[in-house]
Amino acid sequence: MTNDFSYKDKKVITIGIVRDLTGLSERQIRYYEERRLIFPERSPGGSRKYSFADIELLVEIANKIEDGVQTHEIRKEMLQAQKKQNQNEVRRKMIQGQLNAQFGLRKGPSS
Amino acid sequence: MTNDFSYKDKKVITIGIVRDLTGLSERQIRYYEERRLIFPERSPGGSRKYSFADIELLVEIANKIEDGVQTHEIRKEMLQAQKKQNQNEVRRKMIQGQLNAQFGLRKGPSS
DNA sequence: ACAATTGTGTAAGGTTTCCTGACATGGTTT
DNA sequence: AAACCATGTCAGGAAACCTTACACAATTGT
Repeated sequence: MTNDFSYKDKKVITIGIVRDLTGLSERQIRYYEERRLIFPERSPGGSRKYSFADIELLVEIANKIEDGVQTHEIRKEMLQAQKKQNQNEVRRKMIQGQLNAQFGLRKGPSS
Repeated sequence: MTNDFSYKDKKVITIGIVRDLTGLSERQIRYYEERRLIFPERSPGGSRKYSFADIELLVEIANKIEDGVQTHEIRKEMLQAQKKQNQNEVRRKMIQGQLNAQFGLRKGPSS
């Protein structure tokens, strides 16, 4: 209802392509996963699958690492950022809920 | 200059994922390529790489085939559609050219 | 100062995924 | 009837991916 979740977030890209697109080594990509900075999905057979969003994230990560930031630190930053993101999400939903309560669409008996 | 060519057109998806996303068999997907309905890129090693746009196209193709249209016919349709598309493109560029000639931005000596 | 951790390379051995080519087949066209 | 269409399937081989392990310089923590 809230989300259009388009191409950008679909996990459909294999690690080789990610390597080519980011310039990182597969080793690095897997290591950042081990440090829980990215979370690819897996194919039934076990192959990693990334999204374009993941790729963008990887580039950001790589930049920070180049600036001497440790994975540990990066992870903290990311959790921080996500927390704020969630807070906004919650506020939005609360407001939406209130609006619905006041003027809300009733659930029609059928489509 | 005209094109933002985003995620949708980047050829980054392997045939297995395309199979899963479309429900077509790999055999079918390769066959439609043989009939020149789709044009994946290749990895250095020879693996096919598709875009989301390709996937959408494949679904359309599959629908037509289900309606009994032959690949040959589908190809004609596609060429037709593309021709019109190109005509529009040309017109657009012509008009743009005229505008530039009249009021045009001159090429500044530097950025 | 020394121990522990970080980030990355590399190699081995194994599994999954993809490739081409070929044969088979039931429906359509011509 | 001969040719073509669309698809399945099988074989053999290559590419891509996986995990585990060892190495090592550089940095961080005690």
